[in-house]
Amino acid sequence: MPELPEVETTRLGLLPKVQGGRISTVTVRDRRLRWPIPKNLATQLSGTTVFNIVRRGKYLLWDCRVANLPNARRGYLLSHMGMSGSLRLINRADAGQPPQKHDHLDIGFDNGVTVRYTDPRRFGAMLWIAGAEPAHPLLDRLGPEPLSDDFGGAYLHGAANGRSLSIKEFIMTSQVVVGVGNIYASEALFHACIHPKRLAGKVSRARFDRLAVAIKTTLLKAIHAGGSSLRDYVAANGELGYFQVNAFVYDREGLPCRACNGLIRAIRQGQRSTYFCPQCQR
DNA sequence: CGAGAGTCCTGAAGGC
DNA sequence: TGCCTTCAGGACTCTC
Repeated sequence: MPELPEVETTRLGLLPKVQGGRISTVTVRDRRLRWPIPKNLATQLSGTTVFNIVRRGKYLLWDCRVANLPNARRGYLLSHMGMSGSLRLINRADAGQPPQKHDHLDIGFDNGVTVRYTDPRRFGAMLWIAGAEPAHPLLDRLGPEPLSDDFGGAYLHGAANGRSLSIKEFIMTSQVVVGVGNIYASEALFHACIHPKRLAGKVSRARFDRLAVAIKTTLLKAIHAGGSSLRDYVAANGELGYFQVNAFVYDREGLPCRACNGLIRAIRQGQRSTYFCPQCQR
């Protein structure tokens, strides 16, 4: 279940192995993802060199060019891992093994590296953006990156003006800020001591300052935890990240709060589970 | 425009 | 043991 830290960890794990690499083979086994994998994806990718992979929210943009010339063929692979997707490196030996049920896409490089996309629930995406600019409707209305300097209490306070949805749903809206999923939303609100049902438009500037810091800190901690297990990620299964991070509230209904010993509660907000400490969060 | 519900999908977990 | 139902998740898309 990749959230922003898992996507960033994936990017950091892939980049050293594929940057500068030339794509030689693209194997599509099942086009059915969130949107179908375009029929021309293999043709477009084949023969290109991956110059870079950048992250925007939970999307990865693979900068693919045939040559470093102004008018050379160029485009971007736009990938998203949905909730059950993983991109992982497999070696030559494993690439020869029969693919598993949900191994939908392989990208093979000249240097022997293969990147395999696996996604049991098929909520992910693999799309092609032609041209020199990574422009796509899916990216048009995204809010700021939570780890950028653009993102802080002042921004959140302004964006929340007049909004009547809950603070938890507010920070999970990608037009407000990208990359804050269900788990980290609960965790960040706990660290900022804000009750998840409080209305976004009624949260004070001072509390938004604390919330912005909590979001940044929570995400950075998870990225660092993921980074520490990059070796495992490269080696095998691609599962890492917040599983190794001790949650303070998420999935801890009925367990004692790590701060006050009170009991963690679970509620539903917008068809999503929310966990919080009624004593610590007001 | 905003808010809220519906939707895609599979596998795990729980009930009987 | 083996159905059946429910739930989980990201985030787009539809309805009001």
